[in-house]
Amino acid sequence: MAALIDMPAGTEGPASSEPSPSPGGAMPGLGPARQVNLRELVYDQLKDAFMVGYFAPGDYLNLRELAKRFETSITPVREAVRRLVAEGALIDAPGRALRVPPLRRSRLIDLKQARIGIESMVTELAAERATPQELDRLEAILDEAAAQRPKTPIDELKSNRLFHFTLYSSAGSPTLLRFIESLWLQYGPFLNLIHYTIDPNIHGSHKDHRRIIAAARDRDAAGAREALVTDISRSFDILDAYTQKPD
Amino acid sequence: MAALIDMPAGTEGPASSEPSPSPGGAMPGLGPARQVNLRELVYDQLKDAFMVGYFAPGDYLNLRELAKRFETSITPVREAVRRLVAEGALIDAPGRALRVPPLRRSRLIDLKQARIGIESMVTELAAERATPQELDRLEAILDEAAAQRPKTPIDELKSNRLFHFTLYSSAGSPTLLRFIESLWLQYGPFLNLIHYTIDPNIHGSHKDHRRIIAAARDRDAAGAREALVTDISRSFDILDAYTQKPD
DNA sequence: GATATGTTATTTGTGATATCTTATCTCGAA
DNA sequence: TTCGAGATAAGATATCACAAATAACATATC
Repeated sequence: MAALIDMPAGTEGPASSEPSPSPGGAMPGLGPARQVNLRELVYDQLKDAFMVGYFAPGDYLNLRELAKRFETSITPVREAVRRLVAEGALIDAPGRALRVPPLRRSRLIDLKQARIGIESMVTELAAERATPQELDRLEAILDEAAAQRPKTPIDELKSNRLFHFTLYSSAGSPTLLRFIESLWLQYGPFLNLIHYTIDPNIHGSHKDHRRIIAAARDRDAAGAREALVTDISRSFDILDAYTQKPD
Repeated sequence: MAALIDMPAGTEGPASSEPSPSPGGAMPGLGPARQVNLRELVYDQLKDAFMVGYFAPGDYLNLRELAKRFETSITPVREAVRRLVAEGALIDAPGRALRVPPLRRSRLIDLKQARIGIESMVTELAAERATPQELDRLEAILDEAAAQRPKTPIDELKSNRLFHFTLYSSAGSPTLLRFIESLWLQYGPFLNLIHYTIDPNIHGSHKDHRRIIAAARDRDAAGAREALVTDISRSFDILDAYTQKPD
């Protein structure tokens, strides 16, 4: 297994985003200080690693090694990993091994079909339901991404992800949103193959995103869907060049 | 938590379906004796329990109690339960509790929408791709169910499930199939509410199933989709009467 | 001498158990 | 009636023990 990008565990305490109380003050705006557990911490970091293509298709994972990295026992790692298996991001390979699903063309096609099917459905819902404020927010995300400089491929990935999931949130379907998360998680390792590749189609992607917003403002669900399908198809076309082997 | 229907663990040994070798003989037809683990055993039983509506919305689960029932330590139970959480069949409730998602109308609507969206998509694929043999198999499942007597509500559920998943398998999309499994798992607890209710619409359901097969034989994807939507809508209509409380 | 085969050592996931932390409940004092 | 300390219960984590798989090594056979 390759070295992780950055998964230092244990540095961020629980409830680290809580504002510190003003001693003697009126203790303004304190929220619930919910406790997060190691399982979630480990899972979140692994999820992020998958989403940015840190792992490559076919990679093997090792519980004890991960536990060492996260500086926990293997128990939380095991549970995080089992969850990833449940979500399809990892598979149980022969010999009790844990493996990132290897690259197979049939799988790529299946994922593409599923992404188009579900995400276009959710995009239609979002186009019908998104409030003007939500659409403004989407616009702002694109503006911000366009202004960002210098922009790494990871930055590109992250703002792309932010745009899509903000859009999908407007559809108001937690169930479908969960499935889309799973799809992106499964899609992540393919990104590893095209990392550091300057993507000449990025600008087309931006145009598709603008088209989605414009269509949504017109409540043109079909138009939004069409733009999204174009967007997704583009990202798979790039991968297609890398998957010559049949099956 | 209510008493489980039947989850005796530990009675079936691994590789129990293997034929015993003839000593001194030619050792005919030995297959791989792969080992299943407790986690999967526990998960499978819990999944079945969910699918037949054994648990009710809002039920609380207890790891130690489950472990006692399955006659294992809590470790396999914990992992099986975590998987169910990942699949949306259980949620983490306040106070570290594990809970079957309580009945909320908004959730029912969301699930219905997701089921119709995904299952109709997969039905179209199946209608386009199913081989004549697969369609015959579907027909046989319906015939067998019709002949079965006496038929309990559980029998009804199981043959219904068999029909649908056999159909969906013909679509050839493991990714979408997984999502449908998750949807049925989430849907299961609602069945608990209508158990022992004689469902007057069952016969309509059979008609829809026949219509799906007929449409598939004609490669009429739209027709198959339509019949499926009718089928799913029917099952949710029954639940609708039970969910008067808003949100 | 090369290859096949049995044996041992090591790795790694799985399962069981002990301990820890936290949430909830209970009961008594103010 | 309210509040809080202690008790209790339950999930979370760490650790230990185990079994299966693989690899490394040795031995036998041709």
